[in-house]
Amino acid sequence: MSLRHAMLGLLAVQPTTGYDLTRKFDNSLSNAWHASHSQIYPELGRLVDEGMIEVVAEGARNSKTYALTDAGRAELRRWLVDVEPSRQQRNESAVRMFLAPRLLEPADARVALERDLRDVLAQRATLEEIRAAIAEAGGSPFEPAVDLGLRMSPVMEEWIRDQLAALGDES
Amino acid sequence: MSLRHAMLGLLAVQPTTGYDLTRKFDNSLSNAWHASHSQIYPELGRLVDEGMIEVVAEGARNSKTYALTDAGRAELRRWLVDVEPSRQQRNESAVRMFLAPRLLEPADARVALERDLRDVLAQRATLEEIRAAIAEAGGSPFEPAVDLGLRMSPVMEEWIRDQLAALGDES
DNA sequence: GCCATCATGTAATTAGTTACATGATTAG
DNA sequence: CTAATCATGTAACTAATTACATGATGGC
Repeated sequence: MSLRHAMLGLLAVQPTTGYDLTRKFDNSLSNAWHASHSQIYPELGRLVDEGMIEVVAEGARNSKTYALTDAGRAELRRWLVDVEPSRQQRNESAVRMFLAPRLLEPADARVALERDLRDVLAQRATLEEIRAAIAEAGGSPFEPAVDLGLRMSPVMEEWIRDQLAALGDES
Repeated sequence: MSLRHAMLGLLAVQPTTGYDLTRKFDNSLSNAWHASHSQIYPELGRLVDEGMIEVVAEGARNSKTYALTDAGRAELRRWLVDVEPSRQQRNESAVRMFLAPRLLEPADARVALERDLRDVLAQRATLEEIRAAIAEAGGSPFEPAVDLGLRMSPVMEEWIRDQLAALGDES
């Protein structure tokens, strides 16, 4: 269950509301883990019940700011240091990128790969915006996650371009 | 639901048993999607019910070989060409790799990152073995998925080494 | 006053994991 | 003859998605 530990990690960096957690999963953490608000709010409730986090402030619009407790910090450290990581991943884009050139006629494959390429470039642009925003705000501990995504992006781009080139050779 | 389309994709390349599908998810497809046999067998049943695949041979040890039907091929093409891809991904290693250097004391962070590094190198070795086995067997359509993983691996390695170097600077 | 966005939640369904269970075949 | 691997399945549980639902605040 990485959701819980990703949440603990985000809250360890800085006390945050459920709403802001949701945005962080969508922005700086988008390369690593996806989670929607309907998963985040119930998990916040469970973490409170288990004493891992607590409400440290209530603000406008019924917002609640959560922070780690000592138990939460201990659990997070335990997970990072003691637990064997699982290498499993799920990446729908990768499935598509590898099936399209194998299975489709060249014309269809080109359509699919060009869309994948646009996607990769769009995502890179998004990450660069996020990085710029972070830099303007004086840097933040989330920058490295964005950086990792930005390093992966050219590899994906090159891979897709190679597949497109191989299609061209066949026609 | 990418599981279903990944399975259709694998069966489109070559008729296969449930057991062999499971191994392909563990080997050539390990960078893209994870699925265990307890998910694969029920899904095979559903795909048969829906007319997407059919049993084309029964072999030793009660094994059943499945192949795509025309409906299955159409569904696969539809998914690859017409459906907007979802960029969501879940990668536990990435979560750990980005939290460890931000949140742990340098000594703990070094332990966690060095384990991540060993993992990356071990996975690369596995992928290289798979690629060698495929090459020996005269090539296969699954080689590109392995190739994509092998291209990503050095980026991960460099990222971890940079994090370790940054830790060193602080101490 | 109203629209966009902030902000939080729940219900129903589907996807995925872990554990249990069993039998066939082959190599040594 | 027995241990490893091939091969398939189900049951109970947990995680995640999709859809529904509601209210607060600020800017125009």
